[in-house]
Amino acid sequence: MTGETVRPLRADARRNRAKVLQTAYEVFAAEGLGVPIDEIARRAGVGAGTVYRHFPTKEALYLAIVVDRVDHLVNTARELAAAADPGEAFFSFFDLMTTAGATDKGLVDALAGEGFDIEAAMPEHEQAFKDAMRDLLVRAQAAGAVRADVTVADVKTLMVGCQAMQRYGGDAAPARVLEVVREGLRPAR
Amino acid sequence: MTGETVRPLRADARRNRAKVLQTAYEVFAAEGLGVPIDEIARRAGVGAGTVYRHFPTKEALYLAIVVDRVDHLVNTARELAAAADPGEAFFSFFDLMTTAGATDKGLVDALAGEGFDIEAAMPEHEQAFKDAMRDLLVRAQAAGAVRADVTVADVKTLMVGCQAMQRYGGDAAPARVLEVVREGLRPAR
DNA sequence: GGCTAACCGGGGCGCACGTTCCGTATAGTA
DNA sequence: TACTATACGGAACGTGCGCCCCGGTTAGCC
Repeated sequence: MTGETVRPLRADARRNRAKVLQTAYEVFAAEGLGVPIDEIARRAGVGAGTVYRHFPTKEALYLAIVVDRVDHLVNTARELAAAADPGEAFFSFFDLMTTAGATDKGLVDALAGEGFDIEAAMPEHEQAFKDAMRDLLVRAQAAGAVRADVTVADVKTLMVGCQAMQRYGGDAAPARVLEVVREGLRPAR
Repeated sequence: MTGETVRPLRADARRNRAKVLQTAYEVFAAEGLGVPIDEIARRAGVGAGTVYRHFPTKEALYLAIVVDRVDHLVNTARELAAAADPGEAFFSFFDLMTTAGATDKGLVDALAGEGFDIEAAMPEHEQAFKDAMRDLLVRAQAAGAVRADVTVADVKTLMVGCQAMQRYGGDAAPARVLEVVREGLRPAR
Protein backbone atom coordinates (compact mmCIF):
# COMPACT_ATOMS: atom_id res chain seq x y z
CA MET A 1 0.00 0.00 0.00
CA THR A 2 2.65 2.53 1.01
CA GLY A 3 4.83 2.02 -2.00
CA GLU A 4 7.60 4.39 -0.92
CA THR A 5 10.53 2.83 0.89
CA VAL A 6 11.78 5.13 3.62
CA ARG A 7 15.51 5.57 3.45
CA PRO A 8 17.17 5.48 6.88
CA LEU A 9 17.98 8.92 8.26
CA ARG A 10 21.52 10.09 8.65
CA ALA A 11 22.69 10.08 12.27
CA ASP A 12 22.64 13.86 12.72
CA ALA A 13 19.24 14.03 11.09
CA ARG A 14 17.81 11.50 13.48
CA ARG A 15 19.31 13.36 16.44
CA ASN A 16 17.89 16.68 15.32
CA ARG A 17 14.49 15.21 14.68
CA ALA A 18 14.37 13.87 18.21
CA LYS A 19 15.57 17.16 19.68
CA VAL A 20 12.90 19.11 17.81
CA LEU A 21 10.18 16.70 18.85
CA GLN A 22 11.19 16.82 22.49
CA THR A 23 11.55 20.59 22.56
CA ALA A 24 8.25 21.14 20.78
CA TYR A 25 6.53 18.83 23.22
CA GLU A 26 7.78 20.77 26.21
CA VAL A 27 7.22 24.21 24.73
CA PHE A 28 3.72 23.50 23.44
CA ALA A 29 2.74 21.96 26.75
CA ALA A 30 4.06 24.89 28.75
CA GLU A 31 3.02 27.80 26.55
CA GLY A 32 0.44 26.56 24.09
CA LEU A 33 0.37 26.31 20.32
CA GLY A 34 0.97 30.02 19.83
CA VAL A 35 4.72 29.65 20.08
CA PRO A 36 6.36 30.32 16.68
CA ILE A 37 8.29 27.61 14.90
CA ASP A 38 11.38 29.81 14.85
CA GLU A 39 11.30 29.89 18.63
CA ILE A 40 11.07 26.12 18.87
CA ALA A 41 13.95 25.79 16.43
CA ARG A 42 16.01 28.22 18.47
CA ARG A 43 15.40 26.37 21.72
CA ALA A 44 16.18 23.07 20.08
CA GLY A 45 19.42 24.53 18.81
CA VAL A 46 18.65 24.07 15.12
CA GLY A 47 17.58 26.26 12.21
CA ALA A 48 13.99 26.74 11.17
CA GLY A 49 14.72 24.93 7.93
CA THR A 50 15.60 21.80 9.86
CA VAL A 51 12.26 21.77 11.60
CA TYR A 52 10.47 22.03 8.28
CA ARG A 53 12.54 19.28 6.71
CA HIS A 54 11.29 16.83 9.31
CA PHE A 55 7.78 18.18 9.70
CA PRO A 56 6.35 19.80 6.57
CA THR A 57 4.02 21.98 8.54
CA LYS A 58 3.46 23.26 12.05
CA GLU A 59 0.36 21.15 12.26
CA ALA A 60 2.32 18.04 11.29
CA LEU A 61 4.75 18.70 14.10
CA TYR A 62 2.01 19.00 16.65
CA LEU A 63 0.24 15.98 15.25
CA ALA A 64 3.35 13.86 15.72
CA ILE A 65 3.35 14.84 19.38
CA VAL A 66 -0.32 14.15 19.85
CA VAL A 67 -0.18 10.75 18.20
CA ASP A 68 2.55 9.81 20.63
CA ARG A 69 0.53 10.94 23.63
CA VAL A 70 -2.64 9.25 22.48
CA ASP A 71 -0.82 5.96 22.06
CA HIS A 72 0.46 6.21 25.61
CA LEU A 73 -3.00 7.00 26.90
CA VAL A 74 -4.49 4.04 25.08
CA ASN A 75 -1.89 1.76 26.64
CA THR A 76 -2.61 3.14 30.07
CA ALA A 77 -6.32 2.68 29.54
CA ARG A 78 -5.81 -0.97 28.61
CA GLU A 79 -3.62 -1.63 31.61
CA LEU A 80 -6.15 -0.06 33.91
CA ALA A 81 -8.97 -2.06 32.36
CA ALA A 82 -7.05 -5.28 32.97
CA ALA A 83 -5.86 -4.54 36.47
CA ALA A 84 -8.15 -2.40 38.60
CA ASP A 85 -11.78 -2.92 39.48
CA PRO A 86 -14.11 -1.41 36.86
CA GLY A 87 -15.16 1.70 38.75
CA GLU A 88 -11.70 2.48 39.97
CA ALA A 89 -10.21 1.88 36.54
CA PHE A 90 -12.66 4.26 34.89
CA PHE A 91 -12.20 7.06 37.36
CA SER A 92 -8.43 6.66 37.44
CA PHE A 93 -8.39 7.18 33.71
CA PHE A 94 -10.78 10.09 34.01
CA ASP A 95 -8.45 11.76 36.50
CA LEU A 96 -5.48 11.11 34.27
CA MET A 97 -7.16 12.78 31.33
CA THR A 98 -8.50 15.78 33.18
CA THR A 99 -5.25 16.48 34.99
CA ALA A 100 -3.57 16.68 31.60
CA GLY A 101 -5.38 19.96 31.06
CA ALA A 102 -3.51 21.55 33.92
CA THR A 103 -0.10 20.50 32.65
CA ASP A 104 -0.52 20.62 28.90
CA LYS A 105 -1.63 23.93 27.50
CA GLY A 106 -1.08 22.81 23.93
CA LEU A 107 -3.64 20.08 24.39
CA VAL A 108 -6.31 22.50 25.50
CA ASP A 109 -5.40 24.88 22.70
CA ALA A 110 -5.75 22.11 20.18
CA LEU A 111 -9.14 21.09 21.51
CA ALA A 112 -10.42 24.63 21.51
CA GLY A 113 -8.65 25.98 18.44
CA GLU A 114 -10.08 26.07 15.01
CA GLY A 115 -6.73 25.35 13.49
CA PHE A 116 -6.05 21.70 13.87
CA ASP A 117 -8.53 18.97 13.23
CA ILE A 118 -6.82 16.31 15.27
CA GLU A 119 -9.48 13.66 15.11
CA ALA A 120 -9.78 13.86 11.35
CA ALA A 121 -6.01 13.67 10.92
CA MET A 122 -5.44 10.45 12.82
CA PRO A 123 -8.59 8.35 12.53
CA GLU A 124 -7.01 5.06 13.56
CA HIS A 125 -5.56 6.46 16.79
CA GLU A 126 -8.82 8.20 17.53
CA GLN A 127 -10.59 4.89 17.04
CA ALA A 128 -8.21 3.02 19.29
CA PHE A 129 -8.68 5.66 21.94
CA LYS A 130 -12.43 5.43 21.76
CA ASP A 131 -12.36 1.66 21.85
CA ALA A 132 -10.16 1.63 24.93
CA MET A 133 -12.39 4.15 26.61
CA ARG A 134 -15.53 2.29 25.67
CA ASP A 135 -14.11 -0.76 27.34
CA LEU A 136 -13.47 1.14 30.55
CA LEU A 137 -16.89 2.74 30.39
CA VAL A 138 -19.06 -0.30 29.78
CA ARG A 139 -17.32 -2.27 32.51
CA ALA A 140 -17.80 0.56 34.97
CA GLN A 141 -21.44 0.84 33.96
CA ALA A 142 -21.97 -2.89 34.31
CA ALA A 143 -20.47 -2.70 37.79
CA GLY A 144 -22.87 0.10 38.68
CA ALA A 145 -20.11 2.66 39.17
CA VAL A 146 -21.18 4.98 36.35
CA ARG A 147 -24.66 6.03 35.27
CA ALA A 148 -25.87 3.85 32.44
CA ASP A 149 -27.04 6.48 30.00
CA VAL A 150 -23.77 8.24 29.22
CA THR A 151 -21.89 7.40 26.03
CA VAL A 152 -18.23 7.38 25.14
CA ALA A 153 -18.71 10.68 23.32
CA ASP A 154 -20.31 12.17 26.42
CA VAL A 155 -17.40 11.15 28.60
CA LYS A 156 -14.89 12.49 26.11
CA THR A 157 -16.70 15.81 26.03
CA LEU A 158 -16.74 15.94 29.80
CA MET A 159 -13.02 15.32 29.83
CA VAL A 160 -12.42 18.18 27.42
CA GLY A 161 -14.52 20.47 29.55
CA CYS A 162 -12.65 19.44 32.69
CA GLN A 163 -9.33 20.13 31.00
CA ALA A 164 -10.54 23.60 30.16
CA MET A 165 -11.64 24.08 33.77
CA GLN A 166 -8.22 23.05 35.02
CA ARG A 167 -6.49 25.44 32.71
CA TYR A 168 -8.77 28.46 33.04
CA GLY A 169 -10.18 27.81 36.45
CA GLY A 170 -9.30 31.08 38.18
CA ASP A 171 -9.82 30.88 41.91
CA ALA A 172 -11.75 27.64 41.90
CA ALA A 173 -10.46 24.62 43.79
CA PRO A 174 -9.49 22.17 41.03
CA ALA A 175 -10.07 19.13 43.20
CA ARG A 176 -13.59 20.16 44.16
CA VAL A 177 -14.57 21.05 40.62
CA LEU A 178 -13.45 17.67 39.33
CA GLU A 179 -15.17 16.01 42.25
CA VAL A 180 -18.44 17.58 41.18
CA VAL A 181 -18.16 16.15 37.69
CA ARG A 182 -17.10 12.74 38.95
CA GLU A 183 -20.07 12.73 41.28
CA GLY A 184 -22.34 13.58 38.39
CA LEU A 185 -21.11 10.55 36.52
CA ARG A 186 -22.22 8.20 39.29
CA PRO A 187 -25.57 6.47 38.88
CA ALA A 188 -28.66 8.40 39.96
CA ARG A 189 -29.54 7.81 43.57
CA MET B 1 -12.91 61.78 39.64
CA THR B 2 -13.35 61.51 35.87
CA GLY B 3 -12.45 65.10 35.12
CA GLU B 4 -13.15 64.91 31.39
CA THR B 5 -16.60 65.94 30.27
CA VAL B 6 -17.80 63.74 27.42
CA ARG B 7 -19.07 65.84 24.56
CA PRO B 8 -22.25 64.46 22.97
CA LEU B 9 -21.63 62.56 19.74
CA ARG B 10 -22.78 63.85 16.41
CA ALA B 11 -25.80 61.99 15.04
CA ASP B 12 -23.91 60.07 12.35
CA ALA B 13 -21.21 59.16 14.83
CA ARG B 14 -23.75 57.73 17.24
CA ARG B 15 -25.39 55.78 14.44
CA ASN B 16 -22.11 54.31 13.26
CA ARG B 17 -21.04 53.42 16.76
CA ALA B 18 -24.24 51.46 17.27
CA LYS B 19 -23.91 49.73 13.91
CA VAL B 20 -20.35 48.65 14.69
CA LEU B 21 -21.30 47.39 18.11
CA GLN B 22 -24.21 45.39 16.81
CA THR B 23 -22.25 43.92 13.90
CA ALA B 24 -19.29 43.04 16.09
CA TYR B 25 -21.59 41.34 18.56
CA GLU B 26 -23.11 39.13 15.89
CA VAL B 27 -19.87 38.36 14.09
CA PHE B 28 -17.89 37.57 17.22
CA ALA B 29 -20.65 35.35 18.50
CA ALA B 30 -20.95 33.47 15.24
CA GLU B 31 -17.31 33.16 14.24
CA GLY B 32 -15.17 33.92 17.26
CA LEU B 33 -12.66 36.62 18.02
CA GLY B 34 -10.43 35.71 15.09
CA VAL B 35 -12.43 37.85 12.69
CA PRO B 36 -10.37 40.88 11.55
CA ILE B 37 -11.50 44.39 12.36
CA ASP B 38 -11.53 45.26 8.67
CA GLU B 39 -14.09 42.54 8.13
CA ILE B 40 -16.32 43.85 10.89
CA ALA B 41 -16.03 47.34 9.47
CA ARG B 42 -16.96 46.07 6.03
CA ARG B 43 -20.03 44.23 7.29
CA ALA B 44 -21.06 47.24 9.31
CA GLY B 45 -20.75 49.38 6.21
CA VAL B 46 -18.09 51.71 7.60
CA GLY B 47 -14.34 52.16 7.25
CA ALA B 48 -11.82 50.61 9.58
CA GLY B 49 -10.85 54.05 10.80
CA THR B 50 -14.36 54.57 12.07
CA VAL B 51 -14.20 51.45 14.17
CA TYR B 52 -10.95 52.59 15.74
CA ARG B 53 -12.25 56.06 16.44
CA HIS B 54 -14.98 54.61 18.64
CA PHE B 55 -13.00 51.72 20.08
CA PRO B 56 -9.28 52.41 20.40
CA THR B 57 -8.43 48.75 20.22
CA LYS B 58 -9.93 45.45 19.20
CA GLU B 59 -9.95 44.42 22.82
CA ALA B 60 -11.86 47.56 23.76
CA LEU B 61 -14.51 46.71 21.19
CA TYR B 62 -14.96 43.24 22.53
CA LEU B 63 -14.93 44.50 26.08
CA ALA B 64 -17.80 46.88 25.33
CA ILE B 65 -19.81 43.91 24.13
CA VAL B 66 -18.97 41.77 27.11
CA VAL B 67 -19.80 44.49 29.61
CA ASP B 68 -23.20 44.76 28.01
CA ARG B 69 -23.82 41.03 28.22
CA VAL B 70 -22.62 40.77 31.79
CA ASP B 71 -24.97 43.52 32.85
CA HIS B 72 -27.87 41.67 31.31
CA LEU B 73 -26.85 38.46 33.01
CA VAL B 74 -26.62 40.17 36.36
CA ASN B 75 -30.11 41.55 35.94
CA THR B 76 -31.43 38.15 34.99
CA ALA B 77 -29.74 36.59 38.01
CA ARG B 78 -31.36 39.13 40.31
CA GLU B 79 -34.79 38.57 38.83
CA LEU B 80 -34.43 34.84 39.19
CA ALA B 81 -33.28 35.19 42.77
CA ALA B 82 -36.36 37.26 43.59
CA ALA B 83 -38.91 35.15 41.77
CA ALA B 84 -38.22 31.44 41.58
CA ASP B 85 -37.55 28.98 44.37
CA PRO B 86 -33.87 28.84 45.31
CA GLY B 87 -32.95 25.57 43.62
CA GLU B 88 -34.86 26.33 40.46
CA ALA B 89 -33.41 29.84 40.31
CA PHE B 90 -29.86 28.57 40.61
CA PHE B 91 -30.20 25.89 37.98
CA SER B 92 -32.07 28.16 35.59
CA PHE B 93 -29.19 30.55 35.72
CA PHE B 94 -26.73 27.73 35.32
CA ASP B 95 -28.51 26.60 32.18
CA LEU B 96 -28.59 30.13 30.86
CA MET B 97 -24.87 30.51 31.27
CA THR B 98 -23.90 27.16 29.85
CA THR B 99 -26.15 27.44 26.85
CA ALA B 100 -24.37 30.67 25.98
CA GLY B 101 -21.34 28.59 25.03
CA ALA B 102 -23.26 26.97 22.22
CA THR B 103 -24.42 30.24 20.71
CA ASP B 104 -21.52 32.57 21.43
CA LYS B 105 -18.20 31.50 20.07
CA GLY B 106 -16.55 34.77 20.99
CA LEU B 107 -17.33 34.19 24.63
CA VAL B 108 -15.61 30.82 24.64
CA ASP B 109 -12.66 32.28 22.73
CA ALA B 110 -12.32 35.02 25.27
CA LEU B 111 -12.40 32.60 28.16
CA ALA B 112 -9.83 30.33 26.57
CA GLY B 113 -7.69 32.89 24.79
CA GLU B 114 -4.59 34.43 26.18
CA GLY B 115 -5.40 37.73 24.61
CA PHE B 116 -8.02 39.43 26.68
CA ASP B 117 -8.08 39.63 30.40
CA ILE B 118 -11.75 40.33 30.78
CA GLU B 119 -12.00 40.07 34.52
CA ALA B 120 -9.11 42.43 35.14
CA ALA B 121 -10.52 44.98 32.69
CA MET B 122 -13.95 45.37 34.27
CA PRO B 123 -13.58 44.72 37.99
CA GLU B 124 -16.85 46.33 39.04
CA HIS B 125 -18.94 44.30 36.58
CA GLU B 126 -17.09 41.17 37.56
CA GLN B 127 -17.87 41.93 41.17
CA ALA B 128 -21.54 42.53 40.50
CA PHE B 129 -21.69 39.27 38.62
CA LYS B 130 -20.08 37.36 41.45
CA ASP B 131 -22.35 38.98 44.01
CA ALA B 132 -25.46 38.08 42.07
CA MET B 133 -24.25 34.57 41.64
CA ARG B 134 -23.30 34.22 45.28
CA ASP B 135 -26.82 35.20 46.18
CA LEU B 136 -28.26 32.49 43.97
CA LEU B 137 -25.78 29.96 45.26
CA VAL B 138 -26.16 30.47 49.00
CA ARG B 139 -29.94 30.41 48.77
CA ALA B 140 -29.84 27.19 46.79
CA GLN B 141 -27.41 25.71 49.28
CA ALA B 142 -29.56 26.77 52.22
CA ALA B 143 -32.52 25.10 50.54
CA GLY B 144 -30.53 21.90 50.16
CA ALA B 145 -30.60 22.03 46.36
CA VAL B 146 -26.84 22.40 45.88
CA ARG B 147 -23.99 20.72 47.73
CA ALA B 148 -22.75 22.93 50.50
CA ASP B 149 -19.02 22.84 49.82
CA VAL B 150 -18.87 24.48 46.41
CA THR B 151 -17.92 28.15 46.14
CA VAL B 152 -18.87 30.86 43.68
CA ALA B 153 -15.50 30.43 41.97
CA ASP B 154 -16.14 26.71 41.61
CA VAL B 155 -19.49 27.28 39.99
CA LYS B 156 -18.06 29.87 37.63
CA THR B 157 -15.34 27.47 36.58
CA LEU B 158 -17.88 24.75 36.01
CA MET B 159 -19.86 27.12 33.81
CA VAL B 160 -16.80 27.89 31.73
CA GLY B 161 -16.08 24.22 31.31
CA CYS B 162 -19.67 23.55 30.29
CA GLN B 163 -19.51 26.31 27.71
CA ALA B 164 -16.43 24.69 26.24
CA MET B 165 -18.24 21.35 26.19
CA GLN B 166 -21.16 22.87 24.35
CA ARG B 167 -18.92 24.42 21.76
CA TYR B 168 -16.45 21.59 21.21
CA GLY B 169 -18.59 18.67 22.18
CA GLY B 170 -18.33 16.59 19.03
CA ASP B 171 -20.85 13.76 19.03
CA ALA B 172 -21.83 14.08 22.66
CA ALA B 173 -25.43 14.81 23.59
CA PRO B 174 -25.33 18.36 25.01
CA ALA B 175 -28.34 17.82 27.22
CA ARG B 176 -26.94 14.70 28.86
CA VAL B 177 -23.51 16.22 29.40
CA LEU B 178 -25.00 19.21 31.16
CA GLU B 179 -27.27 16.93 33.12
CA VAL B 180 -24.22 15.14 34.47
CA VAL B 181 -22.70 18.35 35.76
CA ARG B 182 -25.98 19.56 37.24
CA GLU B 183 -26.37 16.23 38.99
CA GLY B 184 -22.87 16.58 40.40
CA LEU B 185 -23.81 19.91 41.91
CA ARG B 186 -26.62 18.36 43.96
CA PRO B 187 -25.90 17.48 47.58
CA ALA B 188 -24.23 14.14 48.24
CA ARG B 189 -26.72 11.35 48.76
C1' DG C 1 -26.68 79.34 2.56
C1' DG C 2 -22.19 79.49 4.70
C1' DC C 3 -18.79 78.15 8.20
C1' DT C 4 -16.31 75.10 11.12
C1' DA C 5 -15.53 71.43 14.05
C1' DA C 6 -16.40 66.74 14.05
C1' DC C 7 -16.43 62.70 11.51
C1' DC C 8 -15.62 59.45 7.62
C1' DG C 9 -13.18 56.06 4.47
C1' DG C 10 -9.69 53.32 3.13
C1' DG C 11 -4.88 53.20 1.80
C1' DG C 12 -0.62 52.29 4.09
C1' DC C 13 2.78 51.09 7.79
C1' DG C 14 4.95 47.83 10.78
C1' DC C 15 5.25 43.54 12.71
C1' DA C 16 4.79 38.65 13.44
C1' DC C 17 4.76 34.29 11.68
C1' DG C 18 4.56 30.19 8.43
C1' DT C 19 7.13 28.57 4.81
C1' DT C 20 10.80 28.28 1.19
C1' DC C 21 15.39 28.55 -0.82
C1' DC C 22 20.11 27.96 -1.41
C1' DG C 23 24.97 28.24 -0.32
C1' DT C 24 27.62 25.68 3.07
C1' DA C 25 28.92 21.78 6.06
C1' DT C 26 29.21 17.01 7.19
C1' DA C 27 28.14 11.86 7.63
C1' DG C 28 28.89 7.86 5.28
C1' DT C 29 31.59 5.23 1.96
C1' DA C 30 35.40 3.45 -0.98
C1' DT D 1 41.63 10.86 2.11
C1' DA D 2 38.48 12.12 -1.42
C1' DC D 3 33.88 12.19 -3.03
C1' DT D 4 28.85 12.78 -2.91
C1' DA D 5 24.38 12.45 -1.23
C1' DT D 6 22.25 14.26 2.56
C1' DA D 7 21.33 17.57 5.94
C1' DC D 8 22.04 22.14 8.00
C1' DG D 9 21.14 27.16 9.13
C1' DG D 10 19.17 31.29 8.68
C1' DA D 11 18.15 35.00 5.43
C1' DA D 12 14.32 36.16 2.67
C1' DC D 13 9.50 36.08 1.02
C1' DG D 14 4.46 36.37 1.25
C1' DT D 15 0.51 37.02 3.90
C1' DG D 16 -2.56 38.63 7.31
C1' DC D 17 -3.84 41.76 10.59
C1' DG D 18 -3.82 45.53 14.17
C1' DC D 19 -3.53 50.25 14.03
C1' DC D 20 -2.62 55.12 12.19
C1' DC D 21 -3.04 59.01 9.05
C1' DC D 22 -4.91 62.44 6.14
C1' DG D 23 -7.56 64.42 2.34
C1' DG D 24 -12.36 64.73 1.73
C1' DT D 25 -17.25 65.00 3.60
C1' DT D 26 -21.05 66.28 6.53
C1' DA D 27 -23.80 67.55 10.70
C1' DG D 28 -24.90 71.25 13.50
C1' DC D 29 -25.23 76.13 14.14
C1' DC D 30 -25.53 81.24 12.74
